[in-house]
Amino acid sequence: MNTFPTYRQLRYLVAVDEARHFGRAADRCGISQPSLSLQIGNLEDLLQTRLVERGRGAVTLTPAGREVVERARRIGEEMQAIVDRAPLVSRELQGTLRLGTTTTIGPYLLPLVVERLHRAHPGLRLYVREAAPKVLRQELLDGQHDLTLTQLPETGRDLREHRLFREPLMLALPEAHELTAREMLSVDDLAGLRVLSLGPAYALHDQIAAICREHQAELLRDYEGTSLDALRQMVGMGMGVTFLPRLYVLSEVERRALTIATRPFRSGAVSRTIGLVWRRNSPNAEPFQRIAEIIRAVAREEFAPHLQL
Amino acid sequence: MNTFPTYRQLRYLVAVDEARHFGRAADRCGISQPSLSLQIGNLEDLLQTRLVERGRGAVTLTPAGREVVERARRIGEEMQAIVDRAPLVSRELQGTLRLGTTTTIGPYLLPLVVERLHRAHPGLRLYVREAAPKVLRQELLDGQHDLTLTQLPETGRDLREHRLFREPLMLALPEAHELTAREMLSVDDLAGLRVLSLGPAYALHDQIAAICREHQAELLRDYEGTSLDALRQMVGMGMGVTFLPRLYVLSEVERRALTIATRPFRSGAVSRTIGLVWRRNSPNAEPFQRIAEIIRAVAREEFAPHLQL
DNA sequence: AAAATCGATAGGAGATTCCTATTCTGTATC
DNA sequence: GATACAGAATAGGAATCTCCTATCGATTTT
Repeated sequence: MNTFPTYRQLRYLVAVDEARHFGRAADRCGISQPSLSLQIGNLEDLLQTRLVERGRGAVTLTPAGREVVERARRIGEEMQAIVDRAPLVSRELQGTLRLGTTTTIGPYLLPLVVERLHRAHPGLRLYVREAAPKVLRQELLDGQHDLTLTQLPETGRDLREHRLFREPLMLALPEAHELTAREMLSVDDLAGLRVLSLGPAYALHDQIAAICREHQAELLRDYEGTSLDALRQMVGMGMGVTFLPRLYVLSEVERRALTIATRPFRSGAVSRTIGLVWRRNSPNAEPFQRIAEIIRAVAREEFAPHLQL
Repeated sequence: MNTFPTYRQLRYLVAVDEARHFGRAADRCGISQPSLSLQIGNLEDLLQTRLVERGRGAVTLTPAGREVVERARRIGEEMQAIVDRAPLVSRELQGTLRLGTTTTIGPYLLPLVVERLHRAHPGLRLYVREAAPKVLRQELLDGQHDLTLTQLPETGRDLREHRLFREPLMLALPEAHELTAREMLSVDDLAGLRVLSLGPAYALHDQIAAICREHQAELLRDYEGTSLDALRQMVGMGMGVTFLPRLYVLSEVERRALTIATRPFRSGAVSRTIGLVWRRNSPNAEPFQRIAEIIRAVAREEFAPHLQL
């Protein structure tokens, strides 16, 4: 007991409506008249309703037939769209792409990327969602994102990562702090500092913790921020120092005159790697590569002095 | 070379999207897992595009797959609507019914009918088009109307007519005319009158012409109106007399105080028959009968004194 | 290492779909 | 009024699809 009409039957009915003649409708469908008659008959049986009024001269649709044809036309349009668009969506950068991003990089890098993507690929809709890297990773595995922009490395056999660039971390400290006298720091200066960090869902947290262990700084666990802005404010209030990514500093600290100081490390000794990540099985590697290219271009053309490409 | 997906394939894809698992999706579709795999594969081949990302754990749709599923869902809704509604439309009074009507009866009878139909059958949409009866007849044969409300008889083997009622014709004459002195006329009074008429596409025209021939009245051919209102105005200007249907007089003459007089004929000697007409092959005779019933009810309950039922 | 999960593949049975040939019904034509 | 004609319905058989069971291959879990 098949409950639904066949798309083919609907196409035949539309043809009958347009040709108002079984034979010509059959021609148009590329089948014989008996085959078409049969299918129209089957459709009528299935719907328990006469759809076509057979008479000499003019073949006419019944009111029910007209309503079915109307819907069949809409179905036909969707079918056509499926056939036309599906290949484009997979090969060109078209359709909707769901991009997950860490809150520590997305807001400071993506605006320029999105703008450029839109210009180069008007048919592409980006659907950006922010989350902490470890959340992001799970969501990516669950299929909630097509790819993520995050801090590397991202573990997992099922994932493939593509390096984009290295981003230096700067030390953020209160303006009154003694180290502000130095234009450039070395890791040896970190000894004994009290360091604030993001929550443990952030890759940046793990990195900061490792740096603290290695250089005898003290990682404060009593307050773990949920955003770089929160960290910056805590530093401004003198609760400690922290590490802030270069692009964040560029976008949120230097452009405004805020009450904290930021200092770089010599020779980029302290930095993190940013990359794109997607599932190994994803059949869209090629379009993703193209997005990686565009992000690299933005990094190069807009942020060259600040990043290590 | 079949260019289009099968509706069935789309249903399977939607099931995969919902179940995120081939086996469970197959269950939901009531088929085996291999069959489903095969159909999804066929669909992907047809569209030249990977729609599903197979991986251990989570099965995920690709961006192209998501777009296809989105459209497939819309197609599914239309399919469901077809299956649900088609039987209703043919059996109950639902959907759109195209009713053609003479301009000499529709405007004066249909408002009450439409109102009552709407109340009794909220799912019914009437699509009323006016035309002269001879035009109407051809349009009905061509399938432009489902049924027509017009003056009988309507010739043609392909048509079936259903009598509704007889409607008296009244003589319309200038107020200054000598016959206004009489409350009721006989056909013998017609001799020598100068009679205006509608154009020859109107059944009323033929009838008036016949009456004139029979009773020695003079049919004026130099000005043939295209509406009863035009006729009425010409009578008002003293160009002649004419015959106006009872319902028109009721609606447009008596209710307003206009500058013409109207007089009935004794014992309904002069009247026309009004009926519904549809194609003999129309499979909707039953609903049409029900509409005839409703029109008769309106005639009885609203116009009983004025019509011959 | 063995068992289990999950999707892909193979081969054959059963339905559908379509074709040609023919029938049926109602018009036009002589 | 018999005959041809048009147009759709029906019949029967061939080709194609769809689905099933059985099995494989890859990966994960125990």
